[in-house]
Amino acid sequence: MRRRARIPKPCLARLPVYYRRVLRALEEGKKVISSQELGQAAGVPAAQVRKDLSHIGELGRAGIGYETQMLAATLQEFLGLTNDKEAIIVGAGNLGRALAAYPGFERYGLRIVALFDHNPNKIGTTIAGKKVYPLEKMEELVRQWNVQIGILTVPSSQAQAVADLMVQAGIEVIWNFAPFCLQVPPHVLVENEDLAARLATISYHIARRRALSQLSGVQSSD
Amino acid sequence: MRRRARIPKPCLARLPVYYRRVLRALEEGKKVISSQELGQAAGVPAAQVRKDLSHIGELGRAGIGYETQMLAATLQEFLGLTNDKEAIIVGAGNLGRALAAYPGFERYGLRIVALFDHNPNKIGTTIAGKKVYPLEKMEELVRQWNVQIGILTVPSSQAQAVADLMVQAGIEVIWNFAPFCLQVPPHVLVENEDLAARLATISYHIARRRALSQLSGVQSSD
DNA sequence: TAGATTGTTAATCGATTAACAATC
DNA sequence: TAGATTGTTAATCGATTAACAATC
Repeated sequence: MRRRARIPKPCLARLPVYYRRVLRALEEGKKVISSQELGQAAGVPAAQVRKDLSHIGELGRAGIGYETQMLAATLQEFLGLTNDKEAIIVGAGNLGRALAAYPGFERYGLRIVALFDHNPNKIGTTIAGKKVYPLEKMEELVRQWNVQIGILTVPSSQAQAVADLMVQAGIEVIWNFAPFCLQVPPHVLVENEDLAARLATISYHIARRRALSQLSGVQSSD
Repeated sequence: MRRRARIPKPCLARLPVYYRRVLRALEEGKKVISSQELGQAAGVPAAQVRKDLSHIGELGRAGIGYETQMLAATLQEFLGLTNDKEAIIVGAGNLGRALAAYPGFERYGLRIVALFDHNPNKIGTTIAGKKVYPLEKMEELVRQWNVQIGILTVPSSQAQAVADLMVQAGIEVIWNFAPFCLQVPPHVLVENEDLAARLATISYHIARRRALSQLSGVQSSD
């Protein structure tokens, strides 16, 4: 029985950034990279990088740094980027279409196999080489193709209904772009990408700045 | 001199979710809403909600809950959603176009006034009613329209160069969709929306599940 | 050797949760 | 009054940072 040293969430979010940095170092022909350099790429101190990587194992060598080839391979393996992962996109609106055409996903092992929508005008069309199917076909095709990931890009009003369909079809992870908190059974993982909420926090920062510059009477700056 | 009781980052990220929930309650004609209900919408316990809202002020009434009308107005004001905020999108690719057409932004006070690209085929076209300009025009137009927000949707390789342009033009906040850690002066705020990194963490969870189900020999589940 | 850099330990910092008196 | 629900305090939990012996 393997000990699961469950990894801190913020750390997990930084690993892909280190991964990209070490890929770049590899391309540049560098044999080693330091926690310092990795930290710069992620905007965190070197100590944070060493702490993060120590969750995976003893990957570096004191006095030298991290061997790029090995670190890249280890992170790739650890993050499961080598495995193929099938995904569907439900909601063939602007966002769904943009994600279907996003070139960066394939490099991470994500294969978007189909889109789904209930708009008859969209059904049967092709987006970035992927066909758009009616929602009714979802369960059948998800099971047939062994799809694990559901990318949800429908309006909030339909989000929960679509999530229910996904769960019923056996999808394991829902990447939710709808501004809505989905209710799902505990074995299903939801990752929220709430752009509207993100915008609201940006709005907050701008408002604070305005208030500050009003107060101090200056034009700009901190 | 007003005391700045700087608000915890995770709390700030939850406020928009409460805001949306209270809007819904308003639409349903409810006069009050409890921390319990707000918490459900955000997937956090009621105590967390009360703690979060207490950062803004004493907004509720013991034994009753939060008055919807007042809470909605307070959150809207606090998050600065009432102010108009001008934004540009740089990078008229799939993602940029999708964001330009995203209907949810206007409700939060965001006005996307233009797109920029260096592809001559795109320049002069119109996306969701907004014109696409050449990058060379950016500084001039940003200053003319008093744009504060730059939405960056170019490939990583051009991200830093575009960010430099934005900073030079006087943009205050960069909403960065490129998988790249931008270097900017301290008075400029960068909000990263790193979809590729997000995907990598999803990939990790799927890989763990596979390992688990392999170990235990079962087909699915936790 | 001297200089660089790791992994880990301990100290600090910050956020979440539980509990409860105060209030309606 | 009894039941509901707040705001706040204290306890817990988790993540970041600093420091340093160990290593190359």
